[in-house]
Amino acid sequence: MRFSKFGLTTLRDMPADAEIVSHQLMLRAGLIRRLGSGLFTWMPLGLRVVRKVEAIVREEMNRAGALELLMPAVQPAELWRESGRWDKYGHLLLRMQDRHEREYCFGPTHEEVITDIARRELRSYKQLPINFYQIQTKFRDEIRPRFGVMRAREFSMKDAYSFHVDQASLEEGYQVMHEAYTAIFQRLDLGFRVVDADSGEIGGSRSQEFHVLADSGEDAIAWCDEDNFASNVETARTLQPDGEPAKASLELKKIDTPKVRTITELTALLKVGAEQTLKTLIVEGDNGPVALILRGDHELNAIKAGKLPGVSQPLTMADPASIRKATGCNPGFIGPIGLEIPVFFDHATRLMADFVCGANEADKHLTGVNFGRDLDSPDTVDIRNVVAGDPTPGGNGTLSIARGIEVGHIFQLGTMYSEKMGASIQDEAGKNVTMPMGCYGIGITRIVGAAIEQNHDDRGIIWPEPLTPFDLVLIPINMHRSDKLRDAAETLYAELTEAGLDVLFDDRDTRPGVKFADAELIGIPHRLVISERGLEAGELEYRHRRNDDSRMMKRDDVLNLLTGSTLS
RNA sequence: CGGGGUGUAGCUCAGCCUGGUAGAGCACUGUCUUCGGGAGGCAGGGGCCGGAAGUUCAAAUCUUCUCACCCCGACCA
Repeated sequence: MRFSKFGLTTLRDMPADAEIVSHQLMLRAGLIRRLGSGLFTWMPLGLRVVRKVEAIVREEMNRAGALELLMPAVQPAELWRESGRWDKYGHLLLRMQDRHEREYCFGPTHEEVITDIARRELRSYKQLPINFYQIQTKFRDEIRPRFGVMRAREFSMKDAYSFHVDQASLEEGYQVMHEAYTAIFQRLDLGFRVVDADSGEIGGSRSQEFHVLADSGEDAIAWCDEDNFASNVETARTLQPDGEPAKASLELKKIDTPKVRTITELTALLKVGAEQTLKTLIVEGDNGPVALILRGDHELNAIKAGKLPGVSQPLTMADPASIRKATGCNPGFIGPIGLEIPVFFDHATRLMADFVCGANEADKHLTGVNFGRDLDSPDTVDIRNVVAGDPTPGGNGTLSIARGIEVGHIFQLGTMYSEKMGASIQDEAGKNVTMPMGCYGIGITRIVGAAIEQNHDDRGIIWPEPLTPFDLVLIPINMHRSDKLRDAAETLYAELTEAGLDVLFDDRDTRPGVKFADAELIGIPHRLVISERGLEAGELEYRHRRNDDSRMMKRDDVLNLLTGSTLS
């Protein structure tokens, strides 16, 4: 491709409303342009990368025996009513009507459609297991689209759905997808980690996420190599600590703490660590408010807490009015002593002694509080997020926390859709069975953003070779003033292309510095400079995007190097 | 949804407070010089100042309404 014919405009200034590097670089390098909130056009350069991702995903899915199909992006409401999600899916669902006022949605996912296909097409266990996939545009009306292509509303996703005779077959199919996904992310050359994930409202089902590791990731991952453990912090369990609390050494005292409403303010006033305090959160329950009690420095885990008996799901914080009604005082001064509502203590509170908590009285806190003496030692539950240093659930190591971008999710759905929508087949015994299902997603466009988050420097993108829009960029120096150089450059361009390389030939009549800067911004891994001075010596200048220095090479050596490295 | 902010040239922004009829840098066109790390000169093209209504002799500027976009929050006890 000739740069002059590629319609590429790079931006020197950073676009004002891009917060994270990948978004900034994608705009500056001309990969994408924004159309509206959470809506992006993939420009020719960016689309090349998308196509690379798609190709790898397709190859590995096909290799794993999955069958590609393409379902409509627009789906009739009736299907969603059948599954019960028309009302449940909420605001994420973009709803619309046609001229007859029939209702539709723009598909955020395709379980309903595929289950409809399955119940029509599949009759016999002999057709199973079967795995259908597609690469489709989805729309989810995110509360707050941001981070460019990473949390867009319209995006491209590979989604696959498998159907089985029984649970054993589902587990096998799931394992096959686990392996296919691992192969995909390895081939994409991205640093990633597989973690256990929340299985949502369908209990017992297995679910794992694939995360590209990056500091800007929206998800926190807890992991421990010694214990071979990795989980989204949403689901990582905490253990009840062994041992007994330390002996009480302080008197119980009620102190004035006017206007102290947060743990931060409390610790600043009392000069104690947050781990010496208790915080009491009031959430909505099935029969009125429920209190959840955590150590001051810990965070509530809404998913775990939502599963407690009597607690409303999804977890909802009680409003101030009902808190006052239930506890007799305002948020900020609530504590466990004398509370009349159901109370759950987190495991980590069990060993606390001489701690601080709210007094259930305006502008007062209690200090020197101890279990056994001032209140009963509680049974404790797991309701907080794990933190770095916590023991692993297996108990053989300690957890580290990393940040990741969720790019893949595999899930044993079970029969929740096939049951509701009547997708069944006859088994070997001639008996009707509802098919257990699996579903498996990969965020195609999100991967592009994630790859940049993981691979860039202050000059621009550094494409992993499997994703790069061009294998190499060919930069002639002052070609427009030397016919000899022009001929040599044109010949070389033809040769490289002939050798099967995807070459970006920067034939623009512009200064070398501009070409270098653009080449680095758009992140092409290999750079070849051809100049008069090198021409005389019969040499070309080669440099890799990750290296700061270049070397002079003979044309044949360059060809060998490049064809070798792209084949490997 | 709540709070905050911003809409002026393709991009980044100034001008607005204190109304007088629109600017800079980058990008773009032509031209000359320059030519191995985002060159310089000269000459150009491009904006009904997000939209509507109002105040005024006069509105990018003041007022009201509206639309769009962005940020923060929705773990706070």
